Amino acid sequence: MSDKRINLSCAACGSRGDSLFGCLNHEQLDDLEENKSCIMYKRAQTLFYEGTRPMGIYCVNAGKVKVFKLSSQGKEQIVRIAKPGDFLGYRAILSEEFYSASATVLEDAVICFIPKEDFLKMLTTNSQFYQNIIKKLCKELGVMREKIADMAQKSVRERLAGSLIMLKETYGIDGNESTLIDINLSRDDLASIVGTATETVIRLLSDFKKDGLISLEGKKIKVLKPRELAKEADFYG
Amino acid sequence: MSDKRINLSCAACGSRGDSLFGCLNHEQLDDLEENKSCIMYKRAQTLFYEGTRPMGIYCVNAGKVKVFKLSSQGKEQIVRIAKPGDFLGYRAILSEEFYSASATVLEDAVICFIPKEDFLKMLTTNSQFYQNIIKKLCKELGVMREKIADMAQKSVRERLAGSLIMLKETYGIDGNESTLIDINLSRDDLASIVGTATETVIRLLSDFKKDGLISLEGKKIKVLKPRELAKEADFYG
DNA sequence: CGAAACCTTGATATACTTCAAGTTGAGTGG
DNA sequence: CCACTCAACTTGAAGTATATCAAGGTTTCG
Repeated sequence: MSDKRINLSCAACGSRGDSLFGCLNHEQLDDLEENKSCIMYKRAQTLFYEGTRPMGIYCVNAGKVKVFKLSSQGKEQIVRIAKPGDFLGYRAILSEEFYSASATVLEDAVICFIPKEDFLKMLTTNSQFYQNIIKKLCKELGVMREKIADMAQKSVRERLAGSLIMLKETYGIDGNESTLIDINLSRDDLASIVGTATETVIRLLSDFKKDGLISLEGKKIKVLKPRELAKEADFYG
Repeated sequence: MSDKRINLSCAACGSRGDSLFGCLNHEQLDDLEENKSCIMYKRAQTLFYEGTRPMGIYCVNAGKVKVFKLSSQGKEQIVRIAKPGDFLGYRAILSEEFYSASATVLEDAVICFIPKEDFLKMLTTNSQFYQNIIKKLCKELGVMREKIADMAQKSVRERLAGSLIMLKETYGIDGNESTLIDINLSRDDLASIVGTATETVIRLLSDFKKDGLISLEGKKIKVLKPRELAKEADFYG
């Protein structure tokens, strides 16, 4: 593990700007450095497991991480995908609970770990930080509600279309007349974002392709007609 | 509306103890009184509508309120049921968004309204209050994740069993060898908690009844065998 | 008392899951 | 660098849980 350790200063971190740490001053950033450790992770490595005790927060500098819960039959349900600038594990710290989900690296990543105590100290010394976190939590809660309603009321087809739109917004790389969804997701992963069986995802993707809404480049997906895809997702009604 | 106005002091409020306001001192409670208004609501009255701008927070003193989102086809999805001591609308205030859901009274209620400004002032003057809110938000987020995973991975039968257990925990009145779920929920409401069709709820309830897990007293439900019901909900795996 | 809202049961339709088998692709070691 | 292997992907066929539609019964409330 020690060879995977690298040095990264928060002050110079390109991901800090739009992160929760955006409001910290020099002194506070220095405090963070003290006990921080930055580590490189390969795809498929797991940061933490559901049900274990959180020791600190993870700060994604590079790469992508899936956050998921396991059902009793061992099926994954992805609840979130973290990208550079995102934090992992602060929910469990702040609610003083065990992790409610597991986190596994999707694409090779650089992730910093900040011990619980340092993170909590930051809270008491910076009220702007408090506000940032509360706002973030409230927004996330709104998104979760949306998701619950979608799960209950939309068909798998609509949810898949919606997930593709969402992935496009976040990971899309615009090209000629199309947008590549640039994230290393297996069909299994996609199925567990949508909440369905892998085979169903594959069948629906080939439907969308047949209708000219998307194209498939290897396992990656290109969105050709975002507006029509959004219509499939029932974004209008 | 003016005849429905009543006087209630926060200091003497029986619901305050376990609420977010539990940590406020006398002075702060007095501040709250100033612009507070307490109103009686009848069943089916709506407190606020999804998509509108929040003007303050609602504090439930008595009664029950359902919080729900509407699909494009006008179908309800209940995301939460608020009971005495619960707050409504603070999520939208804190995230500075419009309401993400609507709130309608299920059982005749007494609800106090506190203007946004007073609520926010409370935040800046009491850091314990901050902590309470953050903790509450984080716990709620954990519950929401659980719900999303359930929606994706469990059958309607399992979800209904789970919802009955949950309702029993919160609204149960213990009797001889059984627990009455004491809340005025229509079959429609129950269906929109579970996320299914009304007819399906009715059929599954009669299944559970046939199996001796529950009994039906009018539209109210008595739980006879909570452990077996929990097994139906796949709480063990 | 009458109308409206709610509840219940039955019959039918279908979206989705599951199981099975074959194909492709990525990574590894000889 | 090729071949081997295992995992991921894909297609097909069959089964099922649940939605939808329809119609009759019951409660509630003005």
